[in-house]
Amino acid sequence: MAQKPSIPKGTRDFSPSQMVRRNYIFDTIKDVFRLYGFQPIETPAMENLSTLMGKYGEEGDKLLFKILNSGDFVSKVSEDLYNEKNSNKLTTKISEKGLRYDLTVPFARYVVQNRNDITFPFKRYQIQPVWRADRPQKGRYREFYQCDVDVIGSNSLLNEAELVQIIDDVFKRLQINTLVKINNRKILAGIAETIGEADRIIDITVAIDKLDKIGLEKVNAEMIAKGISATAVEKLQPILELQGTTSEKLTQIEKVIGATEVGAKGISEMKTLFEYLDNFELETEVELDLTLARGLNYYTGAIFEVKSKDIQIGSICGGGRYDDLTGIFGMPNVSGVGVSFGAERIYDVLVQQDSFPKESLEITKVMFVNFGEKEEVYCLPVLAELRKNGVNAEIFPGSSKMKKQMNYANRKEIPFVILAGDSEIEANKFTLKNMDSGEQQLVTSKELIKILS
RNA sequence: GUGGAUGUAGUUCAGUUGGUUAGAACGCUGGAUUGUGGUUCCAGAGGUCGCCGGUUCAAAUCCGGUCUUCCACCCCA
Repeated sequence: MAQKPSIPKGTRDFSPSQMVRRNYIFDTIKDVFRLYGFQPIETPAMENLSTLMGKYGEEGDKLLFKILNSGDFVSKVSEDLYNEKNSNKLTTKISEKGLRYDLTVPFARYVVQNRNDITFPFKRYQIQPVWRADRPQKGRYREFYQCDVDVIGSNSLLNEAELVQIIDDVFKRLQINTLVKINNRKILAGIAETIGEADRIIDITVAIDKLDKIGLEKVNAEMIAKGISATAVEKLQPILELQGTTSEKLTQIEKVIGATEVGAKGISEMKTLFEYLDNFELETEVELDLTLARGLNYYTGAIFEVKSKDIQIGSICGGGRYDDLTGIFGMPNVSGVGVSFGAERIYDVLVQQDSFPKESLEITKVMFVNFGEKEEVYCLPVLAELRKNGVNAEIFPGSSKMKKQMNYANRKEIPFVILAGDSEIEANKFTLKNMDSGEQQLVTSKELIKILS
């Protein structure tokens, strides 16, 4: 081998067996989305950098993959700028496109651009890859798929409730036991206001989001380090240590932050949402988690995060309400809410649980062993008939050695093999072999089709 | 972006204080077995030791750089 080929850091090839499993996840998710009246859209892999830049914070801008302009772009850069060697400044001159970083911002752009053709509320789903120039780790890639569902142009909390239903439905079908954590950005804002640090809400939420991971003491230390006053941190303690049922938590927190306008609004929103949820028959556990903060700064209302109860892997789905996402593109006061399913992590959970279905529509169900030209002629009509009946079937191309053909079927995990040689042709029948048990039976073509379809 | 580890047949890994022709297992190909795979036995193919440079009579082994993968931080799905 001369040069070993390779793929870029953080990207992956998917083999047939992996694709069968990935498609199972995507198909399941899509089925549920459709069931709730959502419709698909797709947007380009690349967007104008002006669409992408500044939407994900400083960190996000660094993690954008930028695409070089076509043509002789360097000659258009002035001598001065070139010698300055400032990457940021130079980037704006030599690159004006980038790969999408998530599906939400392109969706917002799409909505603004197509506002006259869209009937609101607009319920869409979108399953496409996104790219981040992050340093890869286990379960973190530079190219990965997101499965977004959003409804935009409706303030109703029924949307939030339906999203929880969708989450419940998807994971019920995938046989994953889940815990849905819900919080509300307005409650967090109310807390920040109450403790006298209203403008520090980002720092506070980023810190308390880590409560699970690093513990109360370190969270407090981080807030102090970020410059939150000691008295404010002190006031925060009873909230962080809040225990009890959802309604108990809401009642208690209301006593603390009910006086603030935004806090009261958040409490009432959560009460309404949980009332809806009480009337649904949900399999998943749902709880109010006041420490749930999620990093994204554009959430303004409900925040969701879903975790597997059996497999420790971080969140497998998350999202929330954003009141003014399209505002940055010149279309203010349009509220949306949505969640995103993390296909890669769901895949890992299903692998660890070993709960992918054994049978798949994408696997060959039966293979004809090829004995030669005369036998081919005998088999081909039945092969066509099987396919007409929706049975995935193939005939081995060419009359290779039996061992090679059987081995092919075995490696491809084809559950049935049909043998038809001289003796079968004479009896006008087929030998059907079950590759799992090794059992064989002599059947007519009609019986064959009946057994396999 | 910061810090740490890693890289040897297709895959998982051995390879001593630098020293002849770099090994194993699994996988692959062929045979034992002209209509029976997943078990067994035999034989065979397959490596610029990640890449570039340096030290040395001599480098898979030591040094520097670079890339990959992994781990932690940051952030996130």
